[in-house]
Amino acid sequence: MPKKTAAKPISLATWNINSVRARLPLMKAFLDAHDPDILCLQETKVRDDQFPHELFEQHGYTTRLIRGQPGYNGVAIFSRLPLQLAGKLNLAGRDDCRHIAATLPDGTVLHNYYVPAGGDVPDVTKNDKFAHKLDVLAEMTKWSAALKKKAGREILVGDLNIAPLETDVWSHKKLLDVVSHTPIETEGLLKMMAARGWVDAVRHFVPPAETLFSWWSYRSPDWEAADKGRRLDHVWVSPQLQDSLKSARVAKAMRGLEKASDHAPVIITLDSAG
DNA sequence: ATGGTTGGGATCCAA
Repeated sequence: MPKKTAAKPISLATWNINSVRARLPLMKAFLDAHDPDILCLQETKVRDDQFPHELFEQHGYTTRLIRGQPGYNGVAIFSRLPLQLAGKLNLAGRDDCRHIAATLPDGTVLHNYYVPAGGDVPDVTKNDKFAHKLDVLAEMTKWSAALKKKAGREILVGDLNIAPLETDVWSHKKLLDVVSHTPIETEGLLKMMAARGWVDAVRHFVPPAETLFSWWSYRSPDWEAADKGRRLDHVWVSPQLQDSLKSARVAKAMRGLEKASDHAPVIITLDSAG
């Protein structure tokens, strides 16, 4: 009997790039350093016919799935494994470019989301953007419950614009009234996780007692010293994939380079998802 | 209590 050799784990990154056209040198630095097999982007802020895809092709990505609009939003998936487009959901009745999905070679479906930030005021009667965010959250919860019945293999990544745990923000108490960490959002996100049994792939490796951030505001002159961050970017896997998880990390160094995005990439590795 | 920064595409909006 030939010995089974362990396949090399697949690496998967998610990154809110905050305009892909404004970040090409940053993107090149990231690809040179980390070279993920699959790369999911949010806030590309570019129409599909203007997407600067040459850099990604030069780095060996043969799959390019993009969904953009002028100025705002926009999601994309690049891969060196062959992926098939699996859908583009319109969230909360809008055709905003906030979701795109792909099927991996082994049938796992990868969902890339950009959840609305929700504006500044956490009150649905005063802020339509917050109401919209909660609508999207409720819809994703229903969608997650429907997925549970199918019991397939799925990965959900993206900028969910919610930091669910107390250790996902620099000050739990100070941020209880701040959009991204209000109880209605954090409890809503945990309900969404429970609806599918989503496993937080990053907290699988980084204990919930440890603080961990993926976003630091531009409005802080010394973001690193102040370290007033939040963990807004997530990678979740369906329960069947939990035992395949190999590692997870935030590539914080990318936040410190010239012309950085305000988000850092989140990278996981897992066995045999492709 | 307030303002701080960034990108896109118009002279302001979204984050």
